[in-house]
Amino acid sequence: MNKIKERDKSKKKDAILKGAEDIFISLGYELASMDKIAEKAGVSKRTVYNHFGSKEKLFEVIVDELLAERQTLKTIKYDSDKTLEEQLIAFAESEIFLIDSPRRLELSRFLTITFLKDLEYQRKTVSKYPPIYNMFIEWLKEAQIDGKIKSDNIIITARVFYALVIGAITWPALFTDGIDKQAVKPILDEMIVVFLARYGNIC
Amino acid sequence: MNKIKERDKSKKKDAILKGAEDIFISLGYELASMDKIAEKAGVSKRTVYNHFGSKEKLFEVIVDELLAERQTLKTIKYDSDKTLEEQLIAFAESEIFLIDSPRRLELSRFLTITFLKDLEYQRKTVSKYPPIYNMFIEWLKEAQIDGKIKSDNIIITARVFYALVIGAITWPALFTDGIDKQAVKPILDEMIVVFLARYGNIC
DNA sequence: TATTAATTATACTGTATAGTGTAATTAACA
DNA sequence: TGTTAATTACACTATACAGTATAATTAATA
Repeated sequence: MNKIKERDKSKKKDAILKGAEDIFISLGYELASMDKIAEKAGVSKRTVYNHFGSKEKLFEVIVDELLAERQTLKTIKYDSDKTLEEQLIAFAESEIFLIDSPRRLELSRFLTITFLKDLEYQRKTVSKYPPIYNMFIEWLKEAQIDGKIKSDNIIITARVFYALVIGAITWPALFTDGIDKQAVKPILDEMIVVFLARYGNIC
Repeated sequence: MNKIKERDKSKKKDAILKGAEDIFISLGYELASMDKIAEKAGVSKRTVYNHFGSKEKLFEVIVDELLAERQTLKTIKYDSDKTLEEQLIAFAESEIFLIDSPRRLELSRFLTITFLKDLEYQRKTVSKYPPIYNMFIEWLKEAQIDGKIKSDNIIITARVFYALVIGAITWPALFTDGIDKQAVKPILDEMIVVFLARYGNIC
């Protein structure tokens, strides 16, 4: 009997979250103002403060939400019936996905800036989510058992793979107007060749 | 006979540049204020405005200066008497140098943030300086002529090398409290092995 | 339809900031 | 030592912003 009368607050709340997301991503924390956010959300400033206590609090909710959204990665399990190439490409593509559309690229830039500005915040926030390459390390172990990969340090091998993907694709994309799928293809293929030249068990 | 009486302005100007550098790097553009800069430089705010017309102008001068300072890279020429390994390490080290001290690491973060926030500004500013890997491309060409490197696409080969260095060393360093020289050594060595496994002309 | 919680409009406080105006002060030079 | 350009102290304008107070309004429920 605690609930007496309650209007549906979620509509306004969602509008605020959406508006704040837009404003924060496009302007950054400092240049974003609560007035602009309220206007973008089509809501009074007072309502913004009623839902989220402060600018800082709202920002944290947004970042948390964006990270959770990004983190919905599909699991990739080692499959001896598939070629190494196609499985490695699947891992690479889940990284490429993060910079694949203008919106996601913008988001990647925003998160990069946010975390570079406050490393403590980065550690605190990101530690909630399992790093992507934990899954890759598992994959490597199984591929090694299956005799398809040779490596005496799985951790470093995983790091090499992600270095190739991030260094050759993610990082350049952050500083340009998105990636050209067509142009990425040969580079991605070459990454796989480089990786397998060292760790593929061919000889 | 144009010069009548002129006090030495360079002392104050240098102090302002030094103070502004500190403030901009540690607080970022938005949170840096002209009052803080003036105080840090031990100079009146009016003097700051007399030397540099506006906050934006001052910022641009600082960024320009920092980039020029970073850009004093020693030339590395192909030398058939040296091993490929040691020459590749020399290229890698010139990248590692940029994140090698707390100060330079902080600077790298600052420049990364600055450029991610304004890609147009990045293009305009960075185009003044020759990219590091132009030199590496020349090196690759000569190594190939010398029969030590095999590659049918020098551009992609260069990109692979810098992907390895940036992806495995620079990028992780930006998000941690600097690099441990000791810990980087085995990773760097492995990068070279990976690179040569694909492009070294051994077989 | 009456009730009531959510929302709005509006005005406000307090603070920070970029940039300016100006008269007084300082320090180098002749 | 007198001249003069550089510098300072200080007051000021205009603007933007985070956050609050409150009375009026809206809309869902009972």
